[in-house]
Amino acid sequence: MTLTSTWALFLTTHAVLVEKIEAALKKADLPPLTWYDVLWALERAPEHRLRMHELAQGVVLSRSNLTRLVDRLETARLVKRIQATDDKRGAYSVITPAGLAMRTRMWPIYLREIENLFNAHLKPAEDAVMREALRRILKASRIADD
Amino acid sequence: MTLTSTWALFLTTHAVLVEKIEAALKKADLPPLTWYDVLWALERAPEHRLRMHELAQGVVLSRSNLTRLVDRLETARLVKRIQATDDKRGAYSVITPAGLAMRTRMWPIYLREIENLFNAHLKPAEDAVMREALRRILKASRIADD
DNA sequence: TGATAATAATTGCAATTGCAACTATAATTT
DNA sequence: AAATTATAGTTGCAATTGCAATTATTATCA
Repeated sequence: MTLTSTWALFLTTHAVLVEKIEAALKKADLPPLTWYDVLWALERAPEHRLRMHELAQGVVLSRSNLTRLVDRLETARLVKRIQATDDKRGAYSVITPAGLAMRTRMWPIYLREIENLFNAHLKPAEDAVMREALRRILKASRIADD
Repeated sequence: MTLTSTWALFLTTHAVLVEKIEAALKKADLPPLTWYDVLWALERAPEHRLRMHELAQGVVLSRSNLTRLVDRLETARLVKRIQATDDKRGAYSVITPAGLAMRTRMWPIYLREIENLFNAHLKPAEDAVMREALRRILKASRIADD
């Protein structure tokens, strides 16, 4: 099966690499990529906390999915929920010390895969082109909201 | 949230675009992307048929997932299974006329999204760079099988 | 040949996801 | 201010996925 279009290549590459990264994490007895994403988003956030809807935005996940993902992280004590004081409907998700530790533990494994599977095969110029193009695509997608 | 690394952009772009494409298909009362992939793989294949494991390879899906995906396509009469004569363990999946018709019906919707969300934002030179880079990454991933 | 290992595909079951409905609160309108 | 609409987050339930085990058949090799 020879893929011709850039889009088809994009899709297939994503599927293959993500599959391999998930396998590497699992092999190291670590949680899946989605957990990493959430932990990292929270770690970067001011005060290590984010409202649920902000988090959902950041990690590109539906609200209901995020609710349950955070449930799982919470039972693993990597995150905790805090009732928002200003808006009584809202909740913050805050990363715990254990969460920070887990993120740190996952990173080298994840990084190694990114390096080996992705970065290693991109020349600096290509990397730059791709980054700029993807940024443009992403930006456009936010505007042209069908 | 400003994404810096190319990999992070790659992941996010994928998530956002796929979500939009799925939404567009659903809005047009059409089946999801995975169905398209299977139908298209079969349409391209010699005699419009592929063994289950070949198909799984082609669409980057686990075997068991494919079994059930083909189940669904089969109940929708878009595909049918045929016992392999040479290898009694095996089964072929063959696209039906209705399957061909469905693929044809899905394509314009899918194409429109690809064009608007992806292609429209890539200059020809960028497209070429990206295609070549992705091909290289994909090829490497097949070799370096961890 | 007969035993052993490998491959093809499916199945059972648990975990995750998607979608629509629901609860609670906040914002807007008249 | 009351009524209406919108937003935040969760929940129920069905559909899909992931993983390990299973069945059937084919390939290997001692």
